[in-house]
Amino acid sequence: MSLGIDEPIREPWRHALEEPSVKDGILVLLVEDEPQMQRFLRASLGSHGFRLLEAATGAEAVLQATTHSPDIVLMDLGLPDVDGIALTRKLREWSRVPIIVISARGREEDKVEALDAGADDYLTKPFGVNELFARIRVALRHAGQSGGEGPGPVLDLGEVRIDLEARRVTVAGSDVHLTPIEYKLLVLLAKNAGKVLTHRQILKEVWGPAYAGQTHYVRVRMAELRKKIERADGPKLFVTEPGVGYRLVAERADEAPPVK
Amino acid sequence: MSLGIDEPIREPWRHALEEPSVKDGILVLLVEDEPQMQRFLRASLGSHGFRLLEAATGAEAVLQATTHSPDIVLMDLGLPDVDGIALTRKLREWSRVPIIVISARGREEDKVEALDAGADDYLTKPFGVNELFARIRVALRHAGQSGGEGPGPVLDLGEVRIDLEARRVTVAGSDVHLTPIEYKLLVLLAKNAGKVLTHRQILKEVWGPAYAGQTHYVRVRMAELRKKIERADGPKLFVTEPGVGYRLVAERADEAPPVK
DNA sequence: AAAGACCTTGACGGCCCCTTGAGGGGGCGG
DNA sequence: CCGCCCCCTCAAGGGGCCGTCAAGGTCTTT
Repeated sequence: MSLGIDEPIREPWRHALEEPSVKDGILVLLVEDEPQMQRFLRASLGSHGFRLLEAATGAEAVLQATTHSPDIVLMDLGLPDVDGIALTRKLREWSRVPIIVISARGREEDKVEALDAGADDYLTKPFGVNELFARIRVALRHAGQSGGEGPGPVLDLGEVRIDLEARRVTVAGSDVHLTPIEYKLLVLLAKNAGKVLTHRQILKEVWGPAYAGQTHYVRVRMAELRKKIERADGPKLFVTEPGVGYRLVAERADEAPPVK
Repeated sequence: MSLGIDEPIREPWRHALEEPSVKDGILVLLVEDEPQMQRFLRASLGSHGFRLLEAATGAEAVLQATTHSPDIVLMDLGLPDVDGIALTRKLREWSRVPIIVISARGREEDKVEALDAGADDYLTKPFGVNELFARIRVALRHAGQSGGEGPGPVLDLGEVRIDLEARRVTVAGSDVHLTPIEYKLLVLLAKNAGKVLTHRQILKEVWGPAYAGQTHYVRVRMAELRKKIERADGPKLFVTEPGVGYRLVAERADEAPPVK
């Protein structure tokens, strides 16, 4: 019965990532106006170590979400002042927090509408706590893996630095002029440093999906890039994977540590 | 809808990156053995522009997922040869593809087990197509937004590690360069670790269906693979099954989840 | 209109990778 | 012991992929 979130389940999918937060740290925003349900969920969640935040109206919910940025939102659709669907859309305008909708309405159209509005899951009352917890774990799992936000405004590759905001590239301190395609190509490779990108991927991202077959384009542009950027940097920055594509070597030795 | 709270809906969650593929390009792996359900889903998915891949057994499913890397998996739990839960875990060892479980079993423990095994959603039969599609959209939304972040799926075979996302292989920590065919061969064997793959299967998956008779190709490439990655690892990694094919020994001795 | 920046396109030489065939070894049945 | 089958090894050969260069076309700038 105590198949709660603290169960020592093996989690093979969570290879090696920052623990988003231990169970005790997880902050749940409960959007619910019905007192009975409030009590029930408050007890269940509380006894499993979640920290709780509550809101009984849409306005409150927005305020709570804004100021405390919870890790997950449980939203009942039956609110007095606002439609839960609209509230979901509102939240989705600026936040990617996981939203699990709880509703007494089991009609298919309701589910579709909520999910398309941005909800991550839809649970019909009555439901079991264990299922709720399992779905919370799934939602947190998703949120955790996209954890780190986009890369900073500056990509640092040893001698080479790319200022994404200024669209400026420097090699060993001095500016290097890149044409539009060269720049897109470099940024694409830099953002995926260490990974091999196939010709197809590169062409689709840089030139557009229609050019997926023009492998030669990549070769010519790549040669130009190498001439401009790889000059001073002794070790090869761009590595050719014959028959596959290209890879930009990652300078930093951090990388994902071994699984075991 | 009626309150001023809902602004123009611009699907803000999609700002992460360009959509990897339009709906028409999405490849669905349908793991289902029941003919009636097969027909139903085949028709529904097909008419909505999804490309379809089918598997009626666990082994087939693994092979299909291995070679075609679908964008999403729909899995019925009632398979003849393997438990769907175990299959989910198996897939999660190397892949982060969204998995939506479809089952006739509505018991809460079943849901919890499936979700904790790595499934992203759980749909109880009977269900409506529209809900299924909505949940597919949610799953794809999640998959799309995590773009290039995350630890990346890694196959761990003792000394040998295969980083699928980076297409990089290391033996005892140092990089090993593999040609395209060598790499495909290794990955195929690794994803089916423990199982014997016949020459025919290997040729079909790595070289293409037209090469099914060229057994010698496999032998030569296999020899090269052994020279490159089996050197330091004392115990044999690749086992020859005379007259049949090859097998990669599974190192991990665990994998015995007691069916509670 | 002329000049410049940028991309496409083709040709060519070099090198990587796959094929292909020959030679040899080990297991098994006769 | 011998012969057959299956497998491993090695190296030569050729085809295809890659890097390079330069001419020509298109669009923008002056």
